[in-house]
Amino acid sequence: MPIEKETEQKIFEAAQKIFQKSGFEGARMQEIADEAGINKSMLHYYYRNKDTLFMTVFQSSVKKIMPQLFGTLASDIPLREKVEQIVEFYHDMFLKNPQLPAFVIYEMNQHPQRFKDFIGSMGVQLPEVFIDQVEDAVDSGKLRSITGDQFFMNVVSMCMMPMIARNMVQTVLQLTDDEYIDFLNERRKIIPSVIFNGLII
Amino acid sequence: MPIEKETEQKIFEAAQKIFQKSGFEGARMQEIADEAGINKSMLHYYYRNKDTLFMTVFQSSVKKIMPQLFGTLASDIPLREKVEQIVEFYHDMFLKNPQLPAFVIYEMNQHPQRFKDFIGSMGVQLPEVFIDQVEDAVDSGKLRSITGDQFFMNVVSMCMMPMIARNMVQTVLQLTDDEYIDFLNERRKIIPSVIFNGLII
DNA sequence: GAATAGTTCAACCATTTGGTTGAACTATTC
DNA sequence: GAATAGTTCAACCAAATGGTTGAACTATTC
Repeated sequence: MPIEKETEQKIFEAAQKIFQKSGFEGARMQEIADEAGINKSMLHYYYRNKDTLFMTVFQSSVKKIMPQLFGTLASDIPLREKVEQIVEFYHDMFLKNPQLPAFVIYEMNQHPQRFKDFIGSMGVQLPEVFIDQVEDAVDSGKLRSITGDQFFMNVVSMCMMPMIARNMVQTVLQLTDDEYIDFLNERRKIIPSVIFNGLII
Repeated sequence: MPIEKETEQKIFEAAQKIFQKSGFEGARMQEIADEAGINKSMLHYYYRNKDTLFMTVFQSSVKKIMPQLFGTLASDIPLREKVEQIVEFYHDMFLKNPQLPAFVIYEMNQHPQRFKDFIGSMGVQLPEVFIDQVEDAVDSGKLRSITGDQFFMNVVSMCMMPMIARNMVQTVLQLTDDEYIDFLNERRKIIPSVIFNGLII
């Protein structure tokens, strides 16, 4: 008898894969069961119903994206390093889990009310340290006038958009899969540079 | 007898609303019929089936996002003006149709193969004029080294990400709906400034 | 090794969903 | 004003889907 992964764990991983691929509405319980290589009623045994299974997967996904981001933002390092760390983190994460950002953002849009409590309860909000850091840099004349919110938005946009809109961008730019990976990796250096220095020499 | 909008048109508009809200899988034919205020079998009379109805809506949506963008990129104006026009265009479009960008990008990710031909057949690709313009600016030392592809990606990212991830961003930044509109409108000036000048003074 | 708790599954069920049908109604044409 | 083509709808249908049940199987406990 081969030592198998726990059934519950197999279900979770299968659900993660199928939900990320098809979204909540598009995912089929049977497909998840097939992917996990078990009977459909197992899904209900371990996770009462589709909603519970989905929420388990979704919450785990959010935890892969958020805490590290806000941890870095709250840390005691210079602004430029924060940006560099965040850019590296998101690009590393994408290589491991390309569908994750699109999944979280789409489902978040579908049921905003449902998740606001959850997100809120995670203590996920822009750290004061970071806001102050941007404010101080602006006040002391080191940065052009900008709010912490907008600064944050710029960094996250430049990182995540190419991951979320991958298929559209890849089609428009006519890149192969490998070329797209290269394209993304180039951005590790481009993003901090554009954010801080802009393009004009 | 009041002069009513054509049934076909009412169906199209209802379908647009429901598909954008719920996605292909989440949308229900009955819901679309209710929204249009007609019987469900009307949907099938005018648009054979769910797929046909969806494709009609989807293609119309793509046409609202793409042609103007690539028209501006291909036009004979300075680079900075192109960026400014694109930023204005997307922010105006968002005010009229907040769900449109997320809809197109999500569905494009769901069925990439299905739409590659369609997108391709629209002649949607990065115009040579634009690529050359960036190249020339780099060669003549006016811009830091960057490709047209990456330049384009930066502009589109900064514009569209806050529209696509609205609910996540709004939750994290704890903004009301009105505040979020203001937040977006501020970006009309911020984006060209960051792209060209960066933040460091 | 019997009793117990935990685990697995085939068969089933109720509901929902996309889609069909045929009759009725309306506007137009001649 | 009869015939025709186009339009609307209530009632139906087959398939798919999330969920349930009860029996059997397995590991653990005493």
